[in-house]
Amino acid sequence: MRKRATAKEVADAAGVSKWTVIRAFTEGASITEESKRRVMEAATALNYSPNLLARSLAKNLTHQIAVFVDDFANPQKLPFLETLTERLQAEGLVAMLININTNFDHVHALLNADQRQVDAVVLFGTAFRNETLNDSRLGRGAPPMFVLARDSQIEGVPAVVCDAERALREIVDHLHARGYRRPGFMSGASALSTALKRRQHFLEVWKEKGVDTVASLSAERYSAQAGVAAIRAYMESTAPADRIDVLMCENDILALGAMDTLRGTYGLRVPEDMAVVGFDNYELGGAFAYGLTTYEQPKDEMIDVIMAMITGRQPAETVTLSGKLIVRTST
Amino acid sequence: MRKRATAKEVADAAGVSKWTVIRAFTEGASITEESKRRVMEAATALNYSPNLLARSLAKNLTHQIAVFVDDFANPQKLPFLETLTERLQAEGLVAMLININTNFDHVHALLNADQRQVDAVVLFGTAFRNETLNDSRLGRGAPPMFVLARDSQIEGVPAVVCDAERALREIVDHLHARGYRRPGFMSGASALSTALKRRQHFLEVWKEKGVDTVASLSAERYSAQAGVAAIRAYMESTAPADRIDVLMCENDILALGAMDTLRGTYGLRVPEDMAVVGFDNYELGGAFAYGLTTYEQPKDEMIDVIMAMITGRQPAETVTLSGKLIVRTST
DNA sequence: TTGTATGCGTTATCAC
DNA sequence: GTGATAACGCATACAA
Repeated sequence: MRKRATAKEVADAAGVSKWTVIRAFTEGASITEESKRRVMEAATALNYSPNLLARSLAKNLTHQIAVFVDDFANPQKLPFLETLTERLQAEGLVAMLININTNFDHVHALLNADQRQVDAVVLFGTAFRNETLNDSRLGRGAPPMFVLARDSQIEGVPAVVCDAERALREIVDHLHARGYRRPGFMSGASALSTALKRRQHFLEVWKEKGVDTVASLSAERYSAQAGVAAIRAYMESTAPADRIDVLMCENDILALGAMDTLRGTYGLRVPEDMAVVGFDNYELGGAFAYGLTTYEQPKDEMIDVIMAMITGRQPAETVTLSGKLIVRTST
Repeated sequence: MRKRATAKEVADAAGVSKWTVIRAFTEGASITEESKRRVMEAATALNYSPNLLARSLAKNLTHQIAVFVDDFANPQKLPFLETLTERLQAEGLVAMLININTNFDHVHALLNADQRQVDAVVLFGTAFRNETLNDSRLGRGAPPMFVLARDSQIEGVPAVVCDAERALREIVDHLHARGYRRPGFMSGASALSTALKRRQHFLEVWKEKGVDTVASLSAERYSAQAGVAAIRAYMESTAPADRIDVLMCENDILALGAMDTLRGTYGLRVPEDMAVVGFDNYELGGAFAYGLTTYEQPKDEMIDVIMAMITGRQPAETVTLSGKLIVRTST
């Protein structure tokens, strides 16, 4: 590996001690202008810059935040990641992107993140059960954790979420006002689905309106293909007369797959034959081809809040924010 | 910050020296079964696990790879990131996701990555000019770099790319065979666009076929909205009789935005009135609503190669791989 | 303001 | 096989 200049070398070149070099690179340290100038000169000549690794070890602060993601099929992850990384970097932090999958589960990821001494862990759209924390390999050695964009379900771990109850109430109110009475709900991967509580609130609000029956569709993942498969299974097993008149999907990418299949494979019109609703407000849902009615999560505010918790400006307590209903032509 | 157990503490508890503890956690170190057992026992009791930060400092190896990304609008980034992180983690590496933007340019990012002692930098879909490396703050202190999914343009920095010449030849051959003769090309953000060379080869191959005129459309970014704006500008400034009969877009997300606008805003049929081609094979392009003809990059192979270079199994030399033409209904 | 000693938790190298 | 010493590069506390 290449050799980098060290504070000691700069010190020798500048004719001072290495501690003076450190001071020159420390904000607000007591050092004379003259010393600083000479140090900086030598530093530039030797192309020196402080070793953040050594600093992290000494200060017990890495300024690294692990971000766990287990679902890369949902394009909505991208704008969240963009804003999150940007905000982290603005605070001098950096994101370690951890892919949670069958070869690298939460226990491995947490153990690894902890060994790397990350300052915090953001569970972005993913989480695990309380028991996972009791895994023998983990002990109590977990860094501060925060759940983003889903419920926590982990004791003592706060979450920053969009208010699902309010969101689903707005959606169902809208659907009911439009005259739909035979709703169906398509959920995605089961683990996440229950945590989002979208289905639960969907059922509740319909019930309040006197509609007790909600058809249940389930996709295996959160991808367009999974949405296609789920709507196919439903259509093949349901007689036309028994079909729902509005389908709510747990997120936009499922909804786009479903809507596409309804029109392309079954020749249905949306919304005349069946209305479709999504969740997330993914850019393409707004395209002419879809005109998907959806619900937008308050991304920027959510990330504001989680940043405030990470940096300690705000207490680590679950925060629920309100989003916005986006009505388009699919309903 | 919480206190973690150290090797010294485990050593005291186990009645050995701290070096024996280290050995117990070192693969293939010479240590007796008995010692190892006692150490492991104490380690479990104290919930000890090695501090990777200290290890990195001592070994001058962080097992961290910085991944630079400057375009989060293209959903195609997601599957690449998924595979890349998965492959990195399989090798014991981890990705530092760096968002390159106006507040955090390449120089800042490189400096930061270098200070954090990353083992390598992957420029994913982004790069900079040779001169950037000569920035005074940088010097020659840059870690090994690799460019993924675009040309390098940086001296000594290898790239792993999809063969643009071959790709565009296949595409134009296909379009020509279908009878199109008035092509247009929509490019995205200029910096990246020239590096991809898609436009260049598009023009060349048409020229070979005797078509010298290719209309030029340019989007400001790689997003559906930018595609919408670009096709609008073209349509508003071009008389119907002068219009192209086929539009090639630099990537799928631009193509989807453009196709959507052609149909929704201008009532054109695709491909009858104007055919559309994209690049990337983004999942939704294959939806019934679009049926976008496109070109698939060999994602897995590209990442295989870049992993081999990062780990040193393969020399750091530019590699060009072939992708696959996907013909659908939009042409 | 500046220099000294010590510590952060590990690894490498050498005696024993 | 095990323990000891030095080193990784910087930070903190204290002395000068």
